[in-house]
Amino acid sequence: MQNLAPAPAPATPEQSDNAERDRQDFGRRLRDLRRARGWTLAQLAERSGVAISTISKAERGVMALTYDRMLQLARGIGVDMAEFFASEGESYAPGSFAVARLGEFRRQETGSYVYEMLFSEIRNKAMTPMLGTLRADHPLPFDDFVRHPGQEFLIVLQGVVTVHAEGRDPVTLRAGESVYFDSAQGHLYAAGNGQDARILVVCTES
Amino acid sequence: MQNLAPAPAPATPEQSDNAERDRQDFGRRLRDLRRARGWTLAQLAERSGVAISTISKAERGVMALTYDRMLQLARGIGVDMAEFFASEGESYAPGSFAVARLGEFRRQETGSYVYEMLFSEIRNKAMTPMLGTLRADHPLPFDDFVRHPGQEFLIVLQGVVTVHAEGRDPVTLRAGESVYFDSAQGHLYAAGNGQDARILVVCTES
DNA sequence: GCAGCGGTTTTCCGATACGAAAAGAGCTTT
DNA sequence: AAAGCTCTTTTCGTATCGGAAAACCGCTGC
Repeated sequence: MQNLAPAPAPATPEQSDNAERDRQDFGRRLRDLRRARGWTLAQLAERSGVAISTISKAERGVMALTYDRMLQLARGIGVDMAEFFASEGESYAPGSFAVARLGEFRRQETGSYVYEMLFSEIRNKAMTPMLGTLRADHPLPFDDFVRHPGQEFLIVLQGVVTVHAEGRDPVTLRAGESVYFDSAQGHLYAAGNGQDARILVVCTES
Repeated sequence: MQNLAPAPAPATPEQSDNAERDRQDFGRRLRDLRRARGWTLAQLAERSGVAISTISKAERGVMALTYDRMLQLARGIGVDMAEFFASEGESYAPGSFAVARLGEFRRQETGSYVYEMLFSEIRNKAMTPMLGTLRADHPLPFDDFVRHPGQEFLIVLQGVVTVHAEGRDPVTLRAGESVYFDSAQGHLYAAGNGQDARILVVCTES
């Protein structure tokens, strides 16, 4: 990708510029993580055991932290190291706060299941919440079991829902009742009782 | 968690031992990534632009790399930084499927917020769903903002809820409306409209 | 034997990260 | 407008990192 430089790369001006830009990306992320918690430099310094001046310089990208300090900071903040780099480039923005008003998202339909995927504009969320209606006119919304890696939470808001999971007896849920399961298992929902049902589904991963 | 040491932590012997063990973990991983590609130190040195001696010392954990060198190495190897710290992996039991019936879980109360944590018996879930009621008799359920690492999704099932986030204007939500945010930000909910409100909250991490 | 060779570790200094203390930079109060 | 306060940046001496070269450690062949 970059040079496979036989040249010993003695810190040309452009290279040090690039290095500084990289450090600034890291620094911005560090500052976001700190600010999101409402902490001052001094508070993070105390929690992590890293000097204020060091954190200040790291956040501004004027200094390249060593592994030791990065680890101390990660632990002080309460994230694992991967968090620092989870974002390189684009990802779920720390400090974000989004509101979903009624009917704001595109309605999607598959068979007798009508739903909207909330917050679809946020990239790389940890969770994907969906609000939907199971129409009673079909016994099952899909032909076959659905499977996807991750975990799934479903709660019934209105009506009665029957949850089918591969190799298990169907489970019938009333309003306020919920299921939590490994969504790699085949699964399928249907409205029960001859009435449309409202459900909220939250998935992880995808 | 660790010391909130007023002591300046001047590298006591045990601390440097720990730091070295941590570095060794990192070093093992670096060496694995290199060996997996069948590369020698010299080959990685050429691809990354980092000196052989530096890589050698890093792999053995005798030296803490700076961010700059780590980034060069990651690019030379062809992984992103998160790869270096790729996680310990899942412990959520695959294939699980759990049902929550009404009133099955212990009611918890803090101030004017009454809730039950669903599926609390499942360890290491990716999501923590909670079903709760915000009583209208208090303006705010807690004295201060709540903060915890991870992301949070809240949807109003019944009534009106005002969501306060640190440094933002309060947001008022009606039934069916929701918010999604970085829960490291200070946040707080309250019932609005003089009526009790029912909400569903789903958190990640914690 | 020992010479040659691919690979890794050690040595040794110049470059740079690190932390304590001092200096700024906004604020609110009196 | 000075004093006080909180938070951030700068300064500067020291500890540590970083790289070129030398030393080391199996190997294999002659």
